[in-house]
Amino acid sequence: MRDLAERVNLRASSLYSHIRRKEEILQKICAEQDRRFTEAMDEVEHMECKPVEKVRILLSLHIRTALEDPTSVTVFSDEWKHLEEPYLQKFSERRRIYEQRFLNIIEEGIKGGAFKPLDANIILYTLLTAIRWLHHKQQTQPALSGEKQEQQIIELLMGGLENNLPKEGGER
Amino acid sequence: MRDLAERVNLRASSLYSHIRRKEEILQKICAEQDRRFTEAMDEVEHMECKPVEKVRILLSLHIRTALEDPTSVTVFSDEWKHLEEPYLQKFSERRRIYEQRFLNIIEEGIKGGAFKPLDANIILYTLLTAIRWLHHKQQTQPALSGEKQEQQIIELLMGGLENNLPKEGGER
DNA sequence: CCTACCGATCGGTAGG
DNA sequence: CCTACCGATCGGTAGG
Repeated sequence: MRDLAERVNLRASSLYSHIRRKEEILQKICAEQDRRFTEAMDEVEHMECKPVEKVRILLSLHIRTALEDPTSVTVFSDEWKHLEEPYLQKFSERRRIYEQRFLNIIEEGIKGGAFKPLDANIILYTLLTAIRWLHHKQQTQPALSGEKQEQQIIELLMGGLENNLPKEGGER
Repeated sequence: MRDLAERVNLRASSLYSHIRRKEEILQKICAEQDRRFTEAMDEVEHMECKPVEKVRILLSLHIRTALEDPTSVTVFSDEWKHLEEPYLQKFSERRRIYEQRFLNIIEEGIKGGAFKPLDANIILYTLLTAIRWLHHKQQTQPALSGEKQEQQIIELLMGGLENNLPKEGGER
């Protein structure tokens, strides 16, 4: 709180005119990011497109959010575990629901033969975790634009996810 | 330190018969993991095999380490940033060297046409970060064996990395 | 390895 | 929004 106060040219105690407790800051950031991703998931679920396109849209959102708001994403990704009860439980549950909805899309893609027949949980966590470096690497100014970075990460991840085999044939 | 002491049935002050400072624990774990990965890199560099095989071996090591020693990997992956100077600088430099050696292998694969022509830094960080969920998800007992998990993650990641286009031809 | 501490720091409050 | 604090906790030491 002392560090935070210094950044806004106040005394630490003065922060408490704006917030009630330190925990409140953590809660607000987590809740806001949760809302952001949940709303996107609502939209994606109602879209009439293939699983491959839905995953692509969700990945794109995660990547763009990490590039645009790295601080909030750091809190949402790494610091949420410091939430106090009962918020920790509530947040974990909301996270679980989001992941389950994402899993459903992945399962749909596997059943339809668009995705490789891998374990959906492994796919989900690998995809979501694969971009966790973005919000940390903001200090070194990027050689590539955010758009290029997004494009390349998606190509790398979707390339591994999509099934290259012919629909009804054997191997090779 | 109080929590740690409780886990080994001691008083916090008694820990200081075994270590000099709290920081020492962090340093030792970071140094040990650094040595482990550096030694593996030494071996891999001297192997006579293609880049695709080298990346596969390194990924396999990272995955197996995360499964076998999740606590150390958590420290090495997430907690190293709390090292004090001058250890923080030293460690960052050793990390940078390891990453550079990994980058060289990736660049070699791109030049040889085995890997997609993406930015090598993006590939490196995406691959290394993609498995960061493994050491956190140890509580839920796994539906899949460690071997199966390793195999599937590697298939997912290498599938996106490898170039599927014919060597000299156009697209499709 | 324990008891008995200590100085520093932390989140937070009282009162203006 | 500030000054002046407070109780709790932290890493660590003295001395046995």
